[in-house]
Amino acid sequence: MAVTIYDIARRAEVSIATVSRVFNDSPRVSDTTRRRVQHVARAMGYRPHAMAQGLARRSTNLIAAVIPVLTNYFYMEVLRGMQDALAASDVDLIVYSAATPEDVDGQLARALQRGRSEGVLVLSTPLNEERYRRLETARQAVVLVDSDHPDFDSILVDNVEGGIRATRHLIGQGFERIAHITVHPEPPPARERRAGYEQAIREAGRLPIVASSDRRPYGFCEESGYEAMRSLIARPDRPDAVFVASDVQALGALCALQDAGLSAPEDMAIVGFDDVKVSAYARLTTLRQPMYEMGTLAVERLLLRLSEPDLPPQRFCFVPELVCRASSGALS
Amino acid sequence: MAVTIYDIARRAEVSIATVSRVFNDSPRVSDTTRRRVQHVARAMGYRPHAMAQGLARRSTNLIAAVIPVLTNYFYMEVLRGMQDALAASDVDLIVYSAATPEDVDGQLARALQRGRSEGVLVLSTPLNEERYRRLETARQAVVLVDSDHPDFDSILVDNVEGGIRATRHLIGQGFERIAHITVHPEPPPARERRAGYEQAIREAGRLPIVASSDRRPYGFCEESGYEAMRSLIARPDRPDAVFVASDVQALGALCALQDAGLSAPEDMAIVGFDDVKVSAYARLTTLRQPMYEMGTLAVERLLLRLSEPDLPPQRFCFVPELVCRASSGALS
DNA sequence: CCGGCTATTGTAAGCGCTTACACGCCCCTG
DNA sequence: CAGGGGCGTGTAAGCGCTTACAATAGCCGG
Repeated sequence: MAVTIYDIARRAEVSIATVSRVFNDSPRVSDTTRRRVQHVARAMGYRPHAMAQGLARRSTNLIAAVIPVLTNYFYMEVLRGMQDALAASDVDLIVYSAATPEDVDGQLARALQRGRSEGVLVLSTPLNEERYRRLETARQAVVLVDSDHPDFDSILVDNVEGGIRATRHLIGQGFERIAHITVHPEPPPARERRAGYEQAIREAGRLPIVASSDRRPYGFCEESGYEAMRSLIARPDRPDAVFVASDVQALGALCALQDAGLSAPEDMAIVGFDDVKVSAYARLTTLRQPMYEMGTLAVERLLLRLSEPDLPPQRFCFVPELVCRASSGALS
Repeated sequence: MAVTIYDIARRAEVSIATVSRVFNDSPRVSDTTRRRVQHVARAMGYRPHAMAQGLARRSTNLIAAVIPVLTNYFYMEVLRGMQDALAASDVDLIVYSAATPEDVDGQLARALQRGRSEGVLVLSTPLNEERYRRLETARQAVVLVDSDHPDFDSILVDNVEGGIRATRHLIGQGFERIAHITVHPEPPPARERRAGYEQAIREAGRLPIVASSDRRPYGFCEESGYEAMRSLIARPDRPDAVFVASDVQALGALCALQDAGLSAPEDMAIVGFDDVKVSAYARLTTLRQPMYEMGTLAVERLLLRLSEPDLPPQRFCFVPELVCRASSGALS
């Protein structure tokens, strides 16, 4: 059996209350006693029992993150931000990751059902009625990342604006037929990016050209970009530039170009979205989402909400920034 | 306040013991009572209090994973395997990720100190004396991934064999001056891969050429591969092939080649190590580590060890497999 | 020298749950 | 018809910790 405060109390010849006070930094302990207890505790290798503390304090010091498709670089980076924001606090993070977007409900249920955590970070999960109710009744603090809802704190990126900027950049570079590659099951962020694209294209008096590839369950992947690009290449009126809904797709698209004996930006310029790490090495022009910052902000907000539950829900919106690289012809 | 078994007991007119039995699937409850309790519980939205359960059962149903450099694709994939292996059980996973390799000790301490988890998965963390003692005294089940120690379960890849295979492949492709790119703070896996390279090179009666780039704190990154490749390119006796210690470095190396107006495999063939997702799209020949499987196995082993603590420590070793792509000239 | 104040410590009542044990009750056997 | 054995249920004692409250001791001024 592990060492408990009873063991320490006995050895240090004090009561368990005093031992507890020492570990809770209560001022109501004399210095000599404090030192004695600390000494004994160290000698015995005492480690507070998190469950017992949680029960007595009525707080678990645990939060959860529900993440779809863990291997997407975007989530990793967000997760890294979360972890770093948590480093200073003594709150730990349970990660629930869905194998597929459909599984997200299972993981959400799991995270909430357990009743382990006091708060939950929900990533890229648009709230339908059922999810909303689930979150509402769970009585946990909630922060939404990459999706939003008026009743919860939300942290997002202005995808429409991103789409506009990407498209305007290509227009400004002098490209004529600018296409867009989206994903087939089209989640809100993709829809918004497309909306931005279409708006900018129309403003320029042109017609949108949209391609995608049905890639269930999860479209933000290399394969999907590869296939969509192939379909664009095959068109009689082949575009000379394309704005792709995400960097990983753009990487697949670049690969498709190469396989077709074409290259970017000469034969087709490419702009992605996300700015994942490898994009710099693929020379991919893209719109940077502050993934890491979104993660830290999400955690900070959640921690704040834990201490002040009555905070009105707030919406934090980052604006994605254009990162110019060779793939759009911006740099020779 | 949340609903407790007392509330349910009162409403269902039974004792708390019976309520508890219902939720623990004890056979010693009559069907009618069981149904009544379940009905009441559902109506009241009861959710067992994980901390209280943990305390009473003396088990937390939590395990921890200590991960250095979360954003490395390798860990992502391992983590995904872990999550999937956990999906069926009702054990949850706390993730502690280090911002830098040095920080790993802090996270390890944190994971063990908390005393929340009953077991810990330690990734890519060679055990020195201090870490060993820490793990030993923590009385937690331990599984090491990508490092090993005779006293703990270990899951690894035969890096030496991987290095040999990579090198022999390049030799078999007919390349003459085959170099190796390693990382500067050289962790055991990198050392082993280099050892495999050197062994295969010597067997072929040639001299090793090793390059690296000091990239603290963490060498497995694009930058490090980029810089090392530049140094190779600059050599008077420029190699015609290179085995790179990891895929991400290899991607950086490919980029350096390109920037120098060279290309793979014509000017220099490249073989990586890992087989991360984008490698397929970079046409990178590599040695595949079964990352996902390593993750699932690690969790399975940890869960097994939780139920049978006296299992002798075991060492699981995968053999990396060559995946041929264009970068080594294997496919035109 | 006493009442009262402060500083320190102890006592004990939870936190919400599990579970050993006890208790009735019913049915069966001898 | 007594005694034994199941079965279903209740009682109560923890699990290891926090914390309100009580208690004690030492100190002060009056």
